[in-house]
Amino acid sequence: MRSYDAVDLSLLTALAEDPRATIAALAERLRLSRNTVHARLTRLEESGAFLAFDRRINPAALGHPLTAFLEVTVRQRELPAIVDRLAEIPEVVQAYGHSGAADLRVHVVCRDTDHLFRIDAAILAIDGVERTETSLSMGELIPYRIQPLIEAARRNL
Amino acid sequence: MRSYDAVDLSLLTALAEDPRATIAALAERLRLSRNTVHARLTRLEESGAFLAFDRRINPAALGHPLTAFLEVTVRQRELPAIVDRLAEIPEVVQAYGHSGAADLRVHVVCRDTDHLFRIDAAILAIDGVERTETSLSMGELIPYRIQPLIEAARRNL
DNA sequence: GGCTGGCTGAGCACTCTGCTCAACGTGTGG
DNA sequence: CCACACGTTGAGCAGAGTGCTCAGCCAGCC
Repeated sequence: MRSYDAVDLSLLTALAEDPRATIAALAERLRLSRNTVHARLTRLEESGAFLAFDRRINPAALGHPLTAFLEVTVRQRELPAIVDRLAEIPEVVQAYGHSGAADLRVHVVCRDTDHLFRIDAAILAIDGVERTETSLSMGELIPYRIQPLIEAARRNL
Repeated sequence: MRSYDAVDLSLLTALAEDPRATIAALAERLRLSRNTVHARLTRLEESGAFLAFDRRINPAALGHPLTAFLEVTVRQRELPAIVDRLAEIPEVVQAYGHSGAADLRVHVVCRDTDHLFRIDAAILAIDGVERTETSLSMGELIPYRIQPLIEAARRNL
């Protein structure tokens, strides 16, 4: 993956500030030509700078304001089948393979604690799942942010 | 927060498929009038349906391909000051308050395991941090997705 | 010096936007 | 049943934006 230069980083920052900014607006703001902005955006998209739009959709807006993480211990040989079953649960929004004591970290969203309880039970009911350890998120103390990384990258140019 | 109807959900899905789609294109695709799409998008934005664009920026593209989670135990009276210090570390992309044994869950991104080690050390050096338990993410087995929730919401209309 | 890649401004045909407007349909309350 | 409010629609308009091509320029490289 090629590294990004100052133009790339400025584009990312400008988009963070106005995700639906037009190419013309970005060009004006960054004092570049339209063609450059267009070409650079295309390259950023093609190089995988942008993750899926799903990440910007607020689960709370869909009626699932609670976030919880489950560390799931499984029979490892059955991991692929377990992941398939987890993927069938809509409230499971993400799952990572894990290096710690548990085998999986599962990120779920839910309506309330009763709902979480039922999702937990559904996960525990999956064949091969041995145990789960659930922790409820009590609020985003540092909201997700990438700009400090971009600033750091800019300083290291 | 008002609940969303079929039009809202369709818009979210259409945007997930093409985040930079124009209002005209969305209107054509969803068979709505431009004015309706414009009004609905405005309402979605105003109602908090969209989270920050930072979430779409790929840390790997910025040279930080590794993701790790730290469960951090702290002296609780010093939590606010600790959060301030954590926010000064660019590689800390998110931090949650926690309901489990630890007090904080910190999401960090890093270049490699050496880098992670140094970030862990920087966090442990913060006054009031008692211990951390770090686990390295070994890959996104279920990539972040919200569409199943949207489909479930659509079925429950 | 020649070549390549990237950036630029100009130009053009086409598309899009923001807004207003009148009309229509639906739901609600009296 | 009627009045009202709300939401959606298509039309219209002026202005903005886009995708693409083109020629020129500059910097870096061989």
